[in-house]
Amino acid sequence: MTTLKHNETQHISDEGDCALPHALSLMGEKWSFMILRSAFDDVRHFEGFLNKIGLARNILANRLARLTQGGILARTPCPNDRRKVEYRLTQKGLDLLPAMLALRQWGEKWATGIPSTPVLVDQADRKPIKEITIRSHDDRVLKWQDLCWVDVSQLDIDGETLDIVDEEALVKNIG
Amino acid sequence: MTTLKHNETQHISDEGDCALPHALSLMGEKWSFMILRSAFDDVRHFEGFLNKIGLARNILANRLARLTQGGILARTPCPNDRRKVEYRLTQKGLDLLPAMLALRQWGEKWATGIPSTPVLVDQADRKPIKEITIRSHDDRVLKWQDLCWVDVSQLDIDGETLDIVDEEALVKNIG
DNA sequence: GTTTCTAGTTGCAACTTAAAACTTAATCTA
DNA sequence: TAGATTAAGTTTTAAGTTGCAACTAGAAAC
Repeated sequence: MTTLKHNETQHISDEGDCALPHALSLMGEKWSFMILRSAFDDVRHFEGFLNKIGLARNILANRLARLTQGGILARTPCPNDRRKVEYRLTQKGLDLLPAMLALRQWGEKWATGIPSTPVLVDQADRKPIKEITIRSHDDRVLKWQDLCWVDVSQLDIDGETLDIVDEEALVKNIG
Repeated sequence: MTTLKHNETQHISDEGDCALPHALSLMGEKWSFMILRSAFDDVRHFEGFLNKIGLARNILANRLARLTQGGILARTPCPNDRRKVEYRLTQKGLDLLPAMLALRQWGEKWATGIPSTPVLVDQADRKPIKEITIRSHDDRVLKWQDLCWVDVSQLDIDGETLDIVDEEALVKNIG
């Protein structure tokens, strides 16, 4: 079932305490996001992905196996036609939607300039979703210049400002 | 300056009207997001990236060149020490922050389980940012089950519901 | 003026990808 | 029910990419 053995090239690995490398070990591979997008577009079968994305069969087989192993897709043989196999997004996979949309919106803004079609709309009122943004605890939209990195151990718990001796030092050498 | 010529392998390309392939042609490469993260962490020099990320020199040189060409980083020789070169995030690069954070948060939730350190906080009140979410036009948090795809041409403009003959057909075969 | 430092480049072996042909099992079709 | 077809892979092989280690070139330090 697994066509190629997994990557013997250098891994993006768990250096420091950042979850990004971990996320990228699955989603940072070429085609992973494209497969994900198709899955969100209700593509479920091998040939469907193949036609939609246009990658080599062996690579697709390998990626589907990895995404399945990684818990992003669930693989089930179809009960009514035993030749077919269904790949469906798990909750873990569904939870990648904000990341995928943020990336797509970025592409729209900076690369194509053209609004992508189709767009995601709120089922309730059929109005398009907003741009994905970073929000403060009280829901203000924050930009990079409004933010700074702080070590977890130095976090201001539930609103009380801690007496930190060298607060400046905390914003350096982030992980 | 460009160590390897760009990708002769199959490109993730502009199939349909979706900006995701375009975004991935730059950011879908191995290490791109790791380099971006380091840049957000104020790493600016070649050796800095090398130490922080732990990838091969030639690959780093190639990626920095591609990210520079792609307008995500700006490359400037240092005026005070002409041996050094500074790589800084452009606005285009800074705009990838939501995507990067969404990915990192997903990794935290599903892969490591451990909150990453350091965290981004609002400079104003030093409270951590919220989870990145999808928002409706009126700022409600939306999940996948609240959403559907609609073709751009069929969009309900400024609140009036259009008389669409076959509305069902629109949610199929999304791009 | 020699050493060191920074940002690369080069060469090569190991690995991955892409394309096309092949396989295996299940289902139509006549 | 034999033969064609479909779905989901696997195999083969060439071409492209990566990783490592050693090398280079220009600027600064000593």
